[in-house]
Amino acid sequence: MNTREKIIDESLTLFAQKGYGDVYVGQIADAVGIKAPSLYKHFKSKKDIFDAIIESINVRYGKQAMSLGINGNDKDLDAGIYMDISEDDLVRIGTDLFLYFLHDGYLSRFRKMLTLEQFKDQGLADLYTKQFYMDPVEYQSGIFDLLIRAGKFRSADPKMLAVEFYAPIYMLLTVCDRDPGAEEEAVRLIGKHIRQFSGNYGKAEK
Amino acid sequence: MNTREKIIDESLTLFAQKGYGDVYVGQIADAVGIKAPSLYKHFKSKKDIFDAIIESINVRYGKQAMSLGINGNDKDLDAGIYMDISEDDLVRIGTDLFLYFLHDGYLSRFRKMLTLEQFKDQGLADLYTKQFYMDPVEYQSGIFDLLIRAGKFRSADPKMLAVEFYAPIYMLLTVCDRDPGAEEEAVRLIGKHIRQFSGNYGKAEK
DNA sequence: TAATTTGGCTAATTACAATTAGCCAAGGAG
DNA sequence: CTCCTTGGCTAATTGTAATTAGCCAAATTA
Repeated sequence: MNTREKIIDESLTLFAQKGYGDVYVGQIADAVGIKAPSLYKHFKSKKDIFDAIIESINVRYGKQAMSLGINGNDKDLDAGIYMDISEDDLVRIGTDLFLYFLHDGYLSRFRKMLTLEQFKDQGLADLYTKQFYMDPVEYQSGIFDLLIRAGKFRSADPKMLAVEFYAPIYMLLTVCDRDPGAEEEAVRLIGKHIRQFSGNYGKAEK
Repeated sequence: MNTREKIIDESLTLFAQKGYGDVYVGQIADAVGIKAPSLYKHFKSKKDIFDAIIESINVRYGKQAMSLGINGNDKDLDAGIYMDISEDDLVRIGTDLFLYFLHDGYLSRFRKMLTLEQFKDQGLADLYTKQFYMDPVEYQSGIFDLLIRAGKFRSADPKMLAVEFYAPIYMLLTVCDRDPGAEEEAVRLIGKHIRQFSGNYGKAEK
């Protein structure tokens, strides 16, 4: 990790904790291990560092669903995976996804930072909504739509199903962001939720 | 509304938009219609204004569930209301509650402000979690518990039910906070969600 | 190897925001 | 009617944070 990357990384950590306005360039410099003026050899202003962080999300974007064994971007491709999945597998996938979102160093800091900056300008608000509402709900809507068509799921509005499935996971994520101690209980609730969801909407042979 | 109250009111508006750190006492003074130094006749510091806002939540607290015809604090008292309620009534109550949370001038500003400050100190994090997670979920758990015991609801973990019921409402609330244009779709989804929920867990005669 | 770029530093500079000092007018209380 | 409190004002003051200036050494390149 070169200095520029280190600056981005440490800034993200600080912005996630205190918010952009309450972080001083001196603190960033301290964290990186250089003096404040040296920052300006890499970025032309504090705002410029912030913008670089925002830009970096696009780089990582798409890698998110990764190691969990799903594609995350191509519903048609992923649908096959869910077509004949067991309830236990579903719980495992949901829980892993939750824990990944919660603990991934980059993603969790990014989420917190965006949380703190979301009302500062509409672009950031839109980014937050896209990342943590639109994209997940759209993705899952597609999956549920296919499962319904395939007769694996009871008939229902796929988007509503996606909201019902995802909202508890999202809400508990924000709870754990504020209080890491709530994680155990959150995992328990998510497990129960997914089993219940699967029982409510999945058809018999599951 | 006297000057002190006006200061609190305008500060809340500004803090909700920009966050504490990005609001200057001069801006508060402008909004109130006085000069910055005059603020110090009413509060001993900027932080003091913030603290006064936080304190004011306790004053309003308890009035929240108000006009909606439910008590909001005493589950046993409210449970009777839900005991023989129709699905349509449930949708109406849920939607009204959502719209009240979304549009109430004080509550929505307070929620946004707390959103922006939640990671600054653990006390604020706890307050947020209490207000927007613990209290609603606990209240609804109590209701569902009673409905299950009364045989009106299928047997299930009441807390999980509460999370499943409340999480979509909470999530859509945060979406609408960022994008008021999403309200119509949110109301639609919440209506469908509540009907579905009622169908999933409510017993026949409903 | 000489020239140039890179990235660090210290020491200003600039800007501005929070707060204090001290003055003053209005209005209620004795 | 005078005193005193209240709440406003203008003009400092203080503190601090972002940024710029200008120096320098190491590394890179021609």
